[in-house]
Amino acid sequence: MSGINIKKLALELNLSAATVSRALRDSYEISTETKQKVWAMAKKLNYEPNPSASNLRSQKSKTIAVIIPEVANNFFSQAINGIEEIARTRDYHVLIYQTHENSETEIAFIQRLLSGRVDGILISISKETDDNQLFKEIIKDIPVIFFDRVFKDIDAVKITTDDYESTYNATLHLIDCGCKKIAYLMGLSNLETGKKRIDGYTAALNDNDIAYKNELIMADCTDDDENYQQIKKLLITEKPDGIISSIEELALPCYYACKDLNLNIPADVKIISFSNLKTAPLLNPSLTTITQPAFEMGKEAATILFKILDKKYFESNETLILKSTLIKRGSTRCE
Amino acid sequence: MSGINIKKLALELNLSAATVSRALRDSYEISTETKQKVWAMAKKLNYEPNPSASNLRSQKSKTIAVIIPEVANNFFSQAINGIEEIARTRDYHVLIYQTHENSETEIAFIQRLLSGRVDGILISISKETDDNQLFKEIIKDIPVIFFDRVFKDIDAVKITTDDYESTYNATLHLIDCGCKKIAYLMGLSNLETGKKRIDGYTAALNDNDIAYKNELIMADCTDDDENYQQIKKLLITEKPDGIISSIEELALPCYYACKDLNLNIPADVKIISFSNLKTAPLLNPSLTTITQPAFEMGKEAATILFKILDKKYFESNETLILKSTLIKRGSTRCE
DNA sequence: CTGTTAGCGCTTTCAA
DNA sequence: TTGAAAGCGCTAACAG
Repeated sequence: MSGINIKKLALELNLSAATVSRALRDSYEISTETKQKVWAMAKKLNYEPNPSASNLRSQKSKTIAVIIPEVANNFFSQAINGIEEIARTRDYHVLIYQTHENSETEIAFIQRLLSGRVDGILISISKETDDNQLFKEIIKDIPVIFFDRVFKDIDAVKITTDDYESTYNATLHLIDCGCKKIAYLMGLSNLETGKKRIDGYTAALNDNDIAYKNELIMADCTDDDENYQQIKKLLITEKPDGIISSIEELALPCYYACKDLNLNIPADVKIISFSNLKTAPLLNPSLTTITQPAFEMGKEAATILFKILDKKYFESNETLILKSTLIKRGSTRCE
Repeated sequence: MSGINIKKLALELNLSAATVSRALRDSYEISTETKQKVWAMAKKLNYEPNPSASNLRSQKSKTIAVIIPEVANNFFSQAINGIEEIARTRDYHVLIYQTHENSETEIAFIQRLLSGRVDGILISISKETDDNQLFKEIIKDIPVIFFDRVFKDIDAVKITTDDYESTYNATLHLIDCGCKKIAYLMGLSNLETGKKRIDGYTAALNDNDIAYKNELIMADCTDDDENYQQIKKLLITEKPDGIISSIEELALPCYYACKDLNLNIPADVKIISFSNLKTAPLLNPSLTTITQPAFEMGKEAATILFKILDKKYFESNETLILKSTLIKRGSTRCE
């Protein structure tokens, strides 16, 4: 707010505000000569158009919102990175809202955004959220793209990773390594994401005629110590030789539980966890991870949103699925 | 943008727009009865005030900007978490901008923000940035708070961690563990942050009459492989028995370099790294970390910014310093 | 306590 | 090719 507005700029140039406005937007109606002058003066005076005024008039905000459970999460922070990268190329601004997995917070944010503050919304729903009724209303008013954590039945663009296949392959990997008793730590049980993942696990067991199956459903994963206790109990009573952790947050308590029971990883029990931790190779013992393309997903989601805003998106709203990578490390390897 | 504005709301209520506006802002001039009616109708019609109009009129945006090098970074994502948490309590919106350590990008963002889009800025400067001239101009126009990576000479609120003390103590810890040849991996060499950290290292060596000193200055840390090569060379030629890594990004290449040289950590070489990795206990071999209070710093920075916006900040602009924690783990322990 | 009116800074007809 | 004027939706001064 350097105090300089379009009127002053016009005055300085002996032109009308209308002409200056048009020149700044490179309108065909303005002579090249005038444009040059306007641009030069705008630069000289450090003129920046007032976004409120401009937005009010044009009914566009040049802003998008990202609603996610947590920023301080390897997956989501990488996704934001991708989103911001695309937004920048379009001179768009990115608003961030964290739900902390709370459905009410989520709803409150969305309600507030239905005021023209943003041109579109990218959202990964909280794990508490099971009712999509509100969302079905919202998408009539504003473009919304769901990424990673999406609703099953909603007519909007949805981007996920191959939750079923990646878990299937991870389970297969453990089977190939000789595991007979593979347990599954289930997070996000309320969401499609969580359901698809466990389906992959179950299917892989079935396809390989493995009868043993054990699903530890972690309804609320926020309490590390509680997670640790539960996993420890599982280890004691079930003595699994393989574990699949469907969310990164459970890898640490799982590791501790093994350690405290003097279980050798991976000799006694092999662990695979979903994880987008960049320094995962540092993990001990060598942990095989299912790594999601978070950055790419952010880019993809933003790109599609901009296509919609440009009215250049003509695909049907089928779910777009990106591939995760099973990163095998250290002695979990069995090739 | 549900199409409903204050005029329609007023019409519906047989009141003037002004009265409705006042009622919505809970003005003392309006009767309780009228307020009730207005609130009820606003709720019924899902009225959300148009922020552009409101901002334009009031010259406030209810939005703050956060400018940081990277979102996908343990420290910064935790800081954003803290910022967002405070902003939410104030019904403020948070815009995120990533500089990717590029000074030009940083300047471009700031220029664009000088238009009333935001009421204040929280910034952690890029490691490329050495000229604070622009910033000295900026802070005259808009409240700016510098956090973590700050300028030395600028009359604004600055929040950092105890870079000197934490590195001093870390070095001391290695000395206590019996290290004689402690090397230092220096990142952020351009910034005060980087300089303070290395000063702590040097001082600890001096205070303990240790002559050996080796600083590997990593000007550009973006290339993991390059880092790896340099550290490996250091290990071969210098054979340090202790390493302090001044930034988290160097911990992994350092670990790899040791591993490839068949060096046992911590028996042959002990490593301490700055790191805000939440799953750090999983690290192998047990890595002692200097962990910064990122979340608290975000909260603190936002809180002070709001005090300034409320014109309730009366302290002088001295640097506020938060304490980092040296988290000792596993066999690096020497107590 | 409520209404009328003007205007925030910009864009966009419409007219010249 | 440019200018005059209206108005986006809201708030605040002023009037009653």
